[in-house]
Amino acid sequence: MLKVATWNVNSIRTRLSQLAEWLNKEQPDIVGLQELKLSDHEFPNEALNELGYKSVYLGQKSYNGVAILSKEDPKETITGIPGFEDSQARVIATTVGAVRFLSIYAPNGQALDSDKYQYKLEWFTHLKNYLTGILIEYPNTIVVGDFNVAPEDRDVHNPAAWRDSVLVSPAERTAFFQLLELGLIDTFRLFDQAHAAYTWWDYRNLGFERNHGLRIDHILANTNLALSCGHSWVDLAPRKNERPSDHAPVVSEFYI
DNA sequence: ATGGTCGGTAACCGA
Repeated sequence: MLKVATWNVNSIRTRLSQLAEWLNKEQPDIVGLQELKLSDHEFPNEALNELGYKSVYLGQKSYNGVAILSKEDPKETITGIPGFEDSQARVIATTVGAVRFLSIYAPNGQALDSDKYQYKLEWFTHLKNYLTGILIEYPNTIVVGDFNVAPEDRDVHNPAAWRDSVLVSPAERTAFFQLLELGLIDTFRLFDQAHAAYTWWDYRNLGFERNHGLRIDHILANTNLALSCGHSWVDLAPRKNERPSDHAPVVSEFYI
């Protein structure tokens, strides 16, 4: 059994005790983290080692930042998207056992008329090209993270209100589905799920209490590996903590 | 702090 997870922690410094508690309880084998919001030299490597996890990470002061934690030693780590110069820390890849594993943090995009939205779409094009090669090279690939895209209207609490806004716009959804067309599967949707299952809720306006959320954090697996996926779920418990991240973890289990 | 709440930063920006 291989248990993998993704969690946008929204500052690993602020969330470290919650992360530690969650790792101890859930014991995932591999975890992708996003929005570390600190520099590499501030990463809590020792604290995670004491919890039984090796780490690889690409930090950035204040913004972004991605990591992969694993019980087994990670090997052949690559940070960023090769060939794409980007000052923002959004992609890390490593090999754990037989699996090539990526933790990604897609740009938010801010608004459809923003330069950041154009950057988001360009970033997805570079990610797609990068993943094309990875899926040829590695027989087992898992791509997790905060994609900042709710793929379908059922992934949005109020599709009419969100229509044509960032995170749900047609161009963003097309960019997401182009990743799936490479041969990746959204493992969460392999299984029956509760109605209104989301992974992110705005801190404002009692978003979580009202379940005004979006499903924007995903665990994708290549087709062959997805055949061995036994279950996938959103773990709501950490979102109920005091001072929570605005995202909940997503977990998938593979029988390999 | 041009709505609401957080995070990091120390300028309000980003989400």
